[in-house]
Amino acid sequence: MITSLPRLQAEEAALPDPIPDGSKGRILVAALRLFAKQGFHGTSIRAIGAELGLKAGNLYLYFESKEKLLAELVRLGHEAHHRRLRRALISGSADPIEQVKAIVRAHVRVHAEYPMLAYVANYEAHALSPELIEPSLVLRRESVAIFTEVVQRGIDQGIFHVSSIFLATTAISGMGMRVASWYRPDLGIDIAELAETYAQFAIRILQP
Amino acid sequence: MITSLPRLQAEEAALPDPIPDGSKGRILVAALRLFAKQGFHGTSIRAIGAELGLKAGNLYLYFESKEKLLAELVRLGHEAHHRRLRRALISGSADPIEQVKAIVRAHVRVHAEYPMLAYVANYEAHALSPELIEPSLVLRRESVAIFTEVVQRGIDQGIFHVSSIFLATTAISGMGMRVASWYRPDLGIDIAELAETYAQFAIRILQP
DNA sequence: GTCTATACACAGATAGAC
DNA sequence: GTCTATCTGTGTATAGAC
Repeated sequence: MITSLPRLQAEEAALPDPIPDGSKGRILVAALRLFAKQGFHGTSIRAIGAELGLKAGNLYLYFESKEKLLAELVRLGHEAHHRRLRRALISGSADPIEQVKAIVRAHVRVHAEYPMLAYVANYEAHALSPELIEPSLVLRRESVAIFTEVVQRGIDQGIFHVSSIFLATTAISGMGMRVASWYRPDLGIDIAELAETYAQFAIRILQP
Repeated sequence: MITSLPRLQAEEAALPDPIPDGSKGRILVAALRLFAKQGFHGTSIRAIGAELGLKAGNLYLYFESKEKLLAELVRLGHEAHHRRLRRALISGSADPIEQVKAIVRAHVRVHAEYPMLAYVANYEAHALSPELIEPSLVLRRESVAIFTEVVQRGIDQGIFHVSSIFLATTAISGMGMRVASWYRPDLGIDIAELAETYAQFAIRILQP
């Protein structure tokens, strides 16, 4: 019997390479796990230190504030997401169907491989001041634009048919984002197959 | 230029009828808005009171703790969701296609009409103790079962074709849940049309 | 019903010893 | 590098006056 409603199922805090060396990297990983499971405001500096056997004060040798620590995680998350989308776009074909599939695969993969990072980047960024969130917003706007433009090309070529490009892209990106909440390795679901299935769903939505 | 990454776009805190009379109802609405925008741990009792021109201590005349206040909101959210799904199921036809459409419409509608309530029910419930979350978990398990069974019937009848019923239902429910994050009335999107569009997307996913 | 006052715990952050 | 100690603010919650 489940007796709680966790924000996400993942248990392991994963960061994309290269993880900063030494204590800084270890602090990032510990903070990521706690921020993802309990939220930024629900996590104390003391709790992060305790995960590493450190007292609270030590963390200030590596991060000047708790908020800067969160900002770095949010930035890493948005960078990883944007990098994957970019790579999917440039390595693919000119066919809108293949482009959408490549982008959705990348979108889903990053949410399954780094669920905690995706979760924190998406749902804890609200705790950041405008200056600290701005670099991530730039990446986010571009990621949204990538999705939209690829779908638009398919529409222009008469390959896709949707009543609203906005509703289609929110649906497609939304189902991928949700993966961060439910994915866990022990479900026995291969990430490549998951990504392929969701890419197929996206095409079905766009090309009835 | 956007300078923050809000958890959701909605500005108004809406609760389904009947909203409790008097101060209790007003406290619920104020807490809902703040919990949705800033999170449970990011919201103080003082801040909730300030929204209503009340001092912190007054709230304890209506709720015995901040956690019980959250618990009531989470329960109201799960009840509204479950009630809508149930109603959609019993009022529909026996055709799996019509059943899925009815359930997805209801699912999407409740996320668009009560985005803050849906958001808090889904993403802040982790802050509740096992005893306080349990009533909502019962409803949640049943809502998941409704989705799954309706899709399964369509598969059994040879109407739907998906490689994994789990991946299909997570995709369909996930795109609906995401609506709570982006929907706002001034987008000019009619909720009925939104629900209809997403219901169509669900069918496209299930019936290629 | 609403206030002031307050108890008590814990938060983020800093200073300086070892 | 890690510690103890501490500053200062804020948190939840309660008691009792008006």
